Amino acid sequence: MTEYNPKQIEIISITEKLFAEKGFDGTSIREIAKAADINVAMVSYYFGSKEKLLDAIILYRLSSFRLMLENLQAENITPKEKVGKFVAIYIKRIYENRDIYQILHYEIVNQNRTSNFPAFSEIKKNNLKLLEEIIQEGQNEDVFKQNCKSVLIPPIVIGAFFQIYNNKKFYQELIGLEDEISFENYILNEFTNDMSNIILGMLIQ
Amino acid sequence: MTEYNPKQIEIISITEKLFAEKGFDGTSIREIAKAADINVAMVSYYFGSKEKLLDAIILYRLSSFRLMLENLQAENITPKEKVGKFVAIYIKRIYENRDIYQILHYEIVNQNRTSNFPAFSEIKKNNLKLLEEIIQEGQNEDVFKQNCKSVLIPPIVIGAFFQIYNNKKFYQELIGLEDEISFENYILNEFTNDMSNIILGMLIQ
DNA sequence: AGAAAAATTAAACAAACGTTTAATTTAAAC
DNA sequence: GTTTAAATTAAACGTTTGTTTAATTTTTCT
Repeated sequence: MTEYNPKQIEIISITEKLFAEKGFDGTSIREIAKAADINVAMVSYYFGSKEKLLDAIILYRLSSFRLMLENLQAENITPKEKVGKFVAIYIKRIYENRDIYQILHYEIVNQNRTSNFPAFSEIKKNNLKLLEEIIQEGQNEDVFKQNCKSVLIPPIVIGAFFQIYNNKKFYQELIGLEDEISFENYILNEFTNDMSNIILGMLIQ
Repeated sequence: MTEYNPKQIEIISITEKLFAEKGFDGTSIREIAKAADINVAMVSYYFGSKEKLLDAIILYRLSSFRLMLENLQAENITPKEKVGKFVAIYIKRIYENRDIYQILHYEIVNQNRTSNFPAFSEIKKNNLKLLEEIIQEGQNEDVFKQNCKSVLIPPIVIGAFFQIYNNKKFYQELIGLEDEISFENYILNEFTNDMSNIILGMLIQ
């Protein structure tokens, strides 16, 4: 595992934003250099190539992804509360890492790049496994339905979030959120709460 | 309103696929020319520029978008059945027009292009308005809850669909769908049915 | 302080890009 | 059948692209 120095991390962070906004193909190395206030040659010098910089971004962000949901299973709360917390933590994590999610989303759709993302699939599988354990628990206590579509829960939560986030202006107008802060508040409170209720509605008898 | 000749429509259709797969920036005019078996100059000749070709694609597809849901309101069925039909028609339309949805999604996220999409916002608003009329009807008959989050329904349906569609391989493995046909069947039947139930679960008392 | 390594720079590279030109072929009109 | 317009072509245009080079500056180490 390569460690990145502060200068590299700065380049990674700035490029992450640019790639999320404008896409990999829509962002030139000269734009990156300008935004990060470095010479164009520094990208090749530090990362080898533009594509390897993309790999570095993914690697750097994904490494901090693992342990966020793991404590949840151990907590001494009801399955219903666990599902609520799961959704809340999930949305918070997506929101905070929305740039890398955006990049990954596009790179998975877009077959131009050779990168494959087994690490990302692994994380998704683990999330789903944890969720199914919680649901199982609720089924054992007869508070959750026996046949519920757990597979649909992550795509519903992620999908709804990004539909709203990517059409921010449309929904800001629709819901009546003036600025960035009220939008963030909406996502982390009302939206999170609504999604919890919807998911619980799928599960509860 | 400009009319397109058969040759132009062929270019539009082929380019639509390429843009959806590889993105606007990831697709070169020379690739388009090769795929459509035309000279590179023909794109400029027929459409003016690559960006105007994108506009043409959007214009061409969106023009056939309007009347698909309009008959629904007039049908003599219960609000519950209407919501089920709404979801089914909605998913079918998204699935059949997934390429242009993919392009629009990316172009809305990506601020590189100057295009604004008031026509698209208009369609979304009309869809939501129709849905809210149906929900209102159900509320009047006391079968739907009074405070339900109708705004969340379209992003949930579209979002969940594209999460699954764009991670097709992951979900094909997870759900156990071998080929393209069984995936299509899953989307248009089981997935549609599940989403209907989830949405109805949000609404019903 | 002096040698070695790392970081940074401006300049150049070939390749690919979107677009235009001017010439030629095909189709339509009379 | 000739004229006029439309369609198609190969070649060239000037930019921009990602990357490399070679020289220079800065930092690190003894």
